Amino acid sequence: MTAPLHETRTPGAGRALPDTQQGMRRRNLARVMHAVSAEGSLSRAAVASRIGLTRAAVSTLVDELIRWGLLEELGPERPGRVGRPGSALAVSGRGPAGIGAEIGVDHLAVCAVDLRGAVRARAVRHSANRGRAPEPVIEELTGLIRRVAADAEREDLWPAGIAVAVPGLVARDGRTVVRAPNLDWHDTDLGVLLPSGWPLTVDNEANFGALAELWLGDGTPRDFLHVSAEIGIGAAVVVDGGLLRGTRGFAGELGHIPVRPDGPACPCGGRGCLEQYAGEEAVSRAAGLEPREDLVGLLAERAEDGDADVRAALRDAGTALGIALTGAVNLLDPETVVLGGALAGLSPWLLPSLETELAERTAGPACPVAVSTLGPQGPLLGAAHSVVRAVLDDPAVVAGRS
Amino acid sequence: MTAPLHETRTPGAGRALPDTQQGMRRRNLARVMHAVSAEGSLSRAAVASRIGLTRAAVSTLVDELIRWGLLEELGPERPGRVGRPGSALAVSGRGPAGIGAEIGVDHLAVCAVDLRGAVRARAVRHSANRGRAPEPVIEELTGLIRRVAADAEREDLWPAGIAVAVPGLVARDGRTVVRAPNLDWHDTDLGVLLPSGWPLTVDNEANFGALAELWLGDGTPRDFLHVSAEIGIGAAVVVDGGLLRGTRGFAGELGHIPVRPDGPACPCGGRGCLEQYAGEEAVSRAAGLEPREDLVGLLAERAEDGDADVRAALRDAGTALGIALTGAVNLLDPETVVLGGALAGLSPWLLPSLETELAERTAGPACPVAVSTLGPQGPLLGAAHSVVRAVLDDPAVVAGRS
DNA sequence: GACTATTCGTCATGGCAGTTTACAAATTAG
DNA sequence: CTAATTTGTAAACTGCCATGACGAATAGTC
Repeated sequence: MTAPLHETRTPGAGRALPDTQQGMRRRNLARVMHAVSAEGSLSRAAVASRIGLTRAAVSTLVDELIRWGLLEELGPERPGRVGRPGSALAVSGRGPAGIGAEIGVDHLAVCAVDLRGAVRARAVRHSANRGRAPEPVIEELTGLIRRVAADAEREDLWPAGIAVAVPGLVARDGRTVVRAPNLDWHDTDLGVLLPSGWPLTVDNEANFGALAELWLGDGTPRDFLHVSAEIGIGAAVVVDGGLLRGTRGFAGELGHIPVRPDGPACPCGGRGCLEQYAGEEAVSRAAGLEPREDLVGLLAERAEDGDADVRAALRDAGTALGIALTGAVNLLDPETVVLGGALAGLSPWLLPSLETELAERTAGPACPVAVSTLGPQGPLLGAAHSVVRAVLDDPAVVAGRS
Repeated sequence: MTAPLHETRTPGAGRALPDTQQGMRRRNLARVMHAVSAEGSLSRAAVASRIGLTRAAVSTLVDELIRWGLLEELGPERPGRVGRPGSALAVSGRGPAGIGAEIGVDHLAVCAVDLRGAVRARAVRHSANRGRAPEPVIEELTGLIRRVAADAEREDLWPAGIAVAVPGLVARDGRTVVRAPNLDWHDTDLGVLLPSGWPLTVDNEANFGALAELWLGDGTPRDFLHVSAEIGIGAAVVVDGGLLRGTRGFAGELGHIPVRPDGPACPCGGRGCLEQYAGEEAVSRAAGLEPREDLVGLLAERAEDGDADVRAALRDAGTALGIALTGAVNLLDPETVVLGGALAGLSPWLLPSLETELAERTAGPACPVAVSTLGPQGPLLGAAHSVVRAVLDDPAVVAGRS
């Protein structure tokens, strides 16, 4: 019961799953869930026309989903048009829930999201995790998880899985933290430390932030680049509505794109990496500040107050980001670039130089840059929603449960 | 009958195709074709175990495919093991064929590939196309296509579609050449110029070259970056066995990744783009040569002879490529980087500095760099094979024909 | 050489999934 | 009040794959 929740897209040709009638049924159950979930409330007939099946077929699918407690009947729709009004269906607000957890440098957070996408329980705790060993951190996090799970259960929800966002690189097994520089964790298998019994996924906070943007953002396209600098500068690449993870799961390492090939040496071995210009440490040094806990908040405050050094530091960081993003945009041709995480709060001072750089270096119309509306809570929401999406993607797996 | 041949991967959730029994049948027919095609020759029982269906189901699928002329029975297999020997099945060498065409700066080429992947007819013609208007070029190409099609028909093959590789950017409609600097074509819709009646796809030669590498390369992974400098420096990104095209179809524009942000101005509007260091013009100037027709051949020859200037020029180009690829590798985490097209022939002098640069700028083990074995004929083969793949991907579309 | 074990291809049967067709129920338009 | 329209459901139908059994063809064994 500890399988990876979110599988990558099915291979187009190679060794594919057998295509049997049961698989067909499962996919159609998922289509019904997605259709209802996307619209909030839909009649059987509307679902049928939306997913291309007949009303009769949808009826049997819906019956099953109602029996499983995943859909519920809201009663007759308000009849706006001629004809018998349909019976509104909605995703159930009880039953399976997604537990999202976040390990930050100075905090831990957990929340529970129901199938409708609503946050139903949450817990946040300040916690100085920089350089702390994994075991006590996970122990503390487990306490929060159990509390949130208990709160959720009081609302007729049961956890369908846990997804944990961490500030570091995660292997493709979805459990092992390969490298988290700000925590000083290396090759740590969180699967053995976290409570078992629930399906578990661990992923980079940038990835979860991007998924949140994809699923919850207003008008976010299916192809975009999500940049989020928490400590290092991470990015997530979303292609056709799915995350691009890379062979080892390390895709999106924007922070080590060369910006000035002869620039200052970087711990990664290179010279002039983006992180040397736009990383937290570089920016704080350029701004004449000591690195401290809520540096981003301080930077925003000082910039707001008109501190010239801080503004110059952010402007230069924006320029460096623009150079690196020019390369990324040339390579990927995304529909937009989204600034998320801590960068969202600093965007007023980063954006001008960033956009200038991007526009000047692009032949045609430049790729638009948007600012995330979710900001710093993206990763936590994305994590919780990833569990919910897994249920919507294959409702049959939770059929047995209440 | 002029639909895009190669559709992008099916959306994971959004607006998906209905999942009906006919669709299931079609997918299973495709699975059988792919299984047989991948192994060259396979018995019904082997196919069944490979794709996860029962022998009985495979039998009916195979019967149908044989009736359509897409598979043929080779007779009993050589019995190596105990038990009744199976009856070997193979993809038919007659029936549908893929027509690939290539528009180069100084040549035109067309070939026909049967379902087995064998080249069955071809035609090449030297042709100075630089700056020539589209109409006469396409007219000339159409002549070659008709000749190859006639040759193919004499071998019991009929064209199932045409795929054209062009040295430029192609819109996502798969017909319009947005920009081909070396031909000086802009926004040219080849769909109206090429012979109608056959399904048509137009794509960048770098993309087709990458697909050829993917389908025909020996041990090529499903995630890689294919770099091919013909005139500009293009790249194709292959993710999970599929091309990453980008929103507008412009993905892979490696040539305009900033290498030195304050470097020489580039026509694209930027400064210090890769093309300013590793492009054909830049390299020829650095090597002290005049740009001429077969510049690549000349460069290789001189380098072979030990010309110091040429070798230095290529070494510097390799360094610039290494810097740009460091960014790309950080962003995409591919399994390998493949040097294709003209770069393959120059690799002995490019690779050392390229790999050094890549290794020094990478923290862990550097991404391996391979050299394409297909070299300059990749795009043409990839184009023809893309048509063949389309037939294997959905055999039902050619059911009616002989 | 006969016998057994094994594997292959096929056939008949059955279960399952969505479609087709028909119909009652519920609403709007006239 | 009647006609038109739309919804949801039930019954019959078609299509697809699974199951189980069988003959056919091979290798190994006595």
